[in-house]
Amino acid sequence: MSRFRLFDLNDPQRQAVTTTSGPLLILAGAGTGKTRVITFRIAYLVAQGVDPAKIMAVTFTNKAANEMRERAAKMIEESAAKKITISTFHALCVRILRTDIERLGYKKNFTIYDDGDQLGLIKKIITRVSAKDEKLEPNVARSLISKMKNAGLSAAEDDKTLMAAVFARYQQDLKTLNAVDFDDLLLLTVKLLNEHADIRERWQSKYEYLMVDEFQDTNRLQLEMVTQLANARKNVAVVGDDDQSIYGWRGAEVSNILEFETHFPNPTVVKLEQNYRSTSCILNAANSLIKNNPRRRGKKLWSDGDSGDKVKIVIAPDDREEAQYVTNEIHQRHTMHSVPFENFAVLYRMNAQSRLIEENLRRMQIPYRLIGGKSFFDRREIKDLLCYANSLVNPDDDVSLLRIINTPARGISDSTVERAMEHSIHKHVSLFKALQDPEFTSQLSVRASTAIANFVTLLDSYETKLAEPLADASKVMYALLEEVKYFDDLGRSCKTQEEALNRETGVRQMLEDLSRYQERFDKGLRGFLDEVMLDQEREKDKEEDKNKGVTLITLHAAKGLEYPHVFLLGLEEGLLPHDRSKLEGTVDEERRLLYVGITRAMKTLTMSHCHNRLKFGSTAPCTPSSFIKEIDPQYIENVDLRKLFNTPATEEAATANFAAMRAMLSKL
DNA sequence: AATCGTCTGCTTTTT
DNA sequence: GCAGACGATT
Repeated sequence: MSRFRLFDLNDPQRQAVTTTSGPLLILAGAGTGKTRVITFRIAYLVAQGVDPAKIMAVTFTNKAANEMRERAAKMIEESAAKKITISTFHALCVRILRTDIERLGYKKNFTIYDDGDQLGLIKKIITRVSAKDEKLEPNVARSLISKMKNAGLSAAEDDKTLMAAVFARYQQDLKTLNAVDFDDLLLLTVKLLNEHADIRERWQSKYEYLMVDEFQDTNRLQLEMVTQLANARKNVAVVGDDDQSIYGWRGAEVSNILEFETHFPNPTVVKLEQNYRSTSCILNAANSLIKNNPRRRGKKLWSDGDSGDKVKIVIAPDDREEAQYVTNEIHQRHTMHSVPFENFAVLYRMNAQSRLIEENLRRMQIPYRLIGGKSFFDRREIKDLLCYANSLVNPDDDVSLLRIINTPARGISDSTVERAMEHSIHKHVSLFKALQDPEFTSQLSVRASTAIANFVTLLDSYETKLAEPLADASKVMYALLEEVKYFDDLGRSCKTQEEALNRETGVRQMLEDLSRYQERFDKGLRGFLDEVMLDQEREKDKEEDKNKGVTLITLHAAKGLEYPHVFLLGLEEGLLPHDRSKLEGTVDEERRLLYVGITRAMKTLTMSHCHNRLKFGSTAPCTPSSFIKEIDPQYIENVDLRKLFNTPATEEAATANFAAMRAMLSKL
């Protein structure tokens, strides 16, 4: 009945699959069949007679969760597959909090704030609490708040800095807004499980076997959550690779995997080192680089396949030529060896680096897909729609309400809103309640107060419609947008007809998604909003599938992916490793980032660096990345584009050379 | 309320 | 060198 065979696995893989009791650390190198092991392990547990409802697998991304679900479903009975919990950390937290958050004094209909909402709130708080001469960058404050939350710290009462005041105020405001940010999802869940033994025991007894993917990316709170969820039997299997830990700046703690033993004593440790992805030249290059990192478990990838071509390291005169070379190379290999465009990927440290490549690809009419950049969900009209929805579901959410209170313009002026905010603060009620308070509205002009009354009635009536037993949320939302003439307003505020149409389709798409969501699940608008906040990838993915071609992607985003032919740009001191990493003492992480990049390549890998690069508008000389000389030269083939064309030094190049020399001398 | 001009300040972004 | 934010202008 089981559709899997243990002898399809190599020895370490098999050991990882069949070790089911006690803590288990699976060190899974790049391309060593990690997902395969996880899905086999799930299937094995079920085949051993474990109740599938007692199995939980946690991942970081929805993509990973979906993939795992699909692959597991192929190996076991459908009915069993459905009972397994496969979820992201954050989605799991939402599930726990939607049931029990009241114990922490929040309401169950809390709103989830994304980074944008968070930043908006922080900005407001800064202007409110700071004195005239005080300055605080909202973005700095946000990342500091996030770091503190992840470290498990709350605002110290004796700390009189502006930052501490903002932090304290922020957390307090979130609570009155009945909102939580992404960090809170983890923080509050951990708090809940810590402080309430009955809830903790309930969740502990629900699951007997835990699995955590990408364990090197877990932060302090996530580790704590895993510890809490693991019951006395400690059947916790974690999978990860310390060498691919590249999210330290977001709070990930490599120590979670490096010191796994201190958190879960006497684990079984399995190393997966046989790589099924890359040629051995590529693997050896990667190995020689990563062994320069001090704190690591130690692992050496090997392959019994071809050694393949040497890794090319190309030096280009400048970034224009670098881009030119890469696109030419892609074009040539495509036409001469009929390599499909989707077999190529261009990897880089910073999003800005994609521009030149894009220009070249467009000029040569090569299709490409750019991964990352601005999110669909940051688009104005999508935000508006979501805020309308949020306001209906959680009227206490002032941030959402503020966004739509006068969008489209309905005669509620900034000053009126300002006064309403003051009133709400003074009275300790939400903005929406303030708008309904006769004590407030009576001080307003007739015009302003009727505008407000109309707005309140509007929201109230749609809230009622939504609450009807058979309500179709997407129809209700659509009717609301129609009533406020949202699309007309959109048309007016757009420069071109095309832009307006584009934005309108965005909204309609979202509403269609909502309608489909309702058909599939029976969870209503609230559930849909959760899903949207926690899975902002979906829309983009769909669009990406449409236009296949060369992939342009940052090193970070490339983790977990693979491509037959990889180009890795900008191996220059200052870019990779990035200047800031030296300041912050995180060069090791930059090395891992390059390691991740190298191990994405299956057949060929070309890395490049420039002699000069356009930086902040002006050309600056570049020195090759110090990582280059760490790679064992026997796996490298050097290509110097300057020598290749044997171009006599132009005056421009000579000047640049001179500049480079001067720059080097000044450093001495 | 919208638009224009000036200033600033530059990674990475699973949820 | 350019985007995004903010303030002054109509």
